[in-house]
Amino acid sequence: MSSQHAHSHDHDHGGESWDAHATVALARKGTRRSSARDTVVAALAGQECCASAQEIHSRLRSDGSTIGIASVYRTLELLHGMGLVTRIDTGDGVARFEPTHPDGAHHHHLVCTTCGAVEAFQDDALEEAIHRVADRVDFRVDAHDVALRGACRACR
Amino acid sequence: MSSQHAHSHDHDHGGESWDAHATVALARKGTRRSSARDTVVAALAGQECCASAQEIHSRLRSDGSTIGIASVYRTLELLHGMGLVTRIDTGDGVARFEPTHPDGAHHHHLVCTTCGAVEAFQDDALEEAIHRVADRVDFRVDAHDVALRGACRACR
DNA sequence: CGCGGTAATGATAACCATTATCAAGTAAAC
DNA sequence: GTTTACTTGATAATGGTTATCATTACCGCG
Repeated sequence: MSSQHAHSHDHDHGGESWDAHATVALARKGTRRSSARDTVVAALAGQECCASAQEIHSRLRSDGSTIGIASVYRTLELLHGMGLVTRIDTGDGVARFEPTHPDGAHHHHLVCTTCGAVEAFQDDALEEAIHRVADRVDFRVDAHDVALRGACRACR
Repeated sequence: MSSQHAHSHDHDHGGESWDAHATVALARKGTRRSSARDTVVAALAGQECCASAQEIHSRLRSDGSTIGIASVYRTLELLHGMGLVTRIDTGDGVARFEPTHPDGAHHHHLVCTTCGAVEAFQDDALEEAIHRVADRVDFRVDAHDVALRGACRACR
């Protein structure tokens, strides 16, 4: 489905890995250590782009974990509340999640309305334009997301 | 809930009204005339910003209509498939809809993550940036949407 | 004008992602 | 080791959306 090349154990985007960043943040928050949470954090760290809770759950189960779906949702909600994961709605009624990189780097998504594939893109001019809008409106903007919908190369 | 000021019967944004535009498009498509569809089209034409299917349904029922919820969903899906309405996902698991204006003018949304309020904004530089991205990627982009999330004036 | 074919309707059941519940398990403090 | 209360996983409940289906109503045709 998604074009994961290698399931790298961590992506070092220059600075510290998200995995370490998240672990530290959780410890600082005072949460108790638990294998379910560790498992979800590891799964997120090893994913190239966004994934749904159910996708994460079934991937973990097929890797031998006995984690329950509720724990996946709980962990994602916790991490999302801490700003460690970004939630993406592609419009198909399923929420998708991906790690928020500590250096602020992020991307947006191209969604194929035919096959449902999701690809990522990154664009500085777009970010710039969004920040200008955020400054201008009477609203405290904490996050933003952009989705471009259409047909991917294969479906076109 | 949302801050609708005036429920104008139609918005003439310079050119023809969306109402007329939609009616013509439906006739051209060869759909049979029906009161349920007319009712939903009228409801959409008279709304300032986006509304959920359930909101539209209960508004119509309280106005005396006997329309069923299924017909609201069906009509919205039909109009969406024809490009006459835009679907917006604010991230709360509820799809919202608003008319797509024939002149191409459109806006994006500010979503308050505290109270759920949705406001609209419009920005030419942002549109420009998005079009440039659309030209650059290996993807046929048909539509786009942007959501800025945070806290509205009241919740801040 | 009435008839027939069939699109459209509205009530309701089914679906499915997500959330809440709760008894059992377990990490950390003492 | 014991206690405390945070976590867990199974499962029930929730709620938006979609599918089903018998009935209704639009519209071309005779």
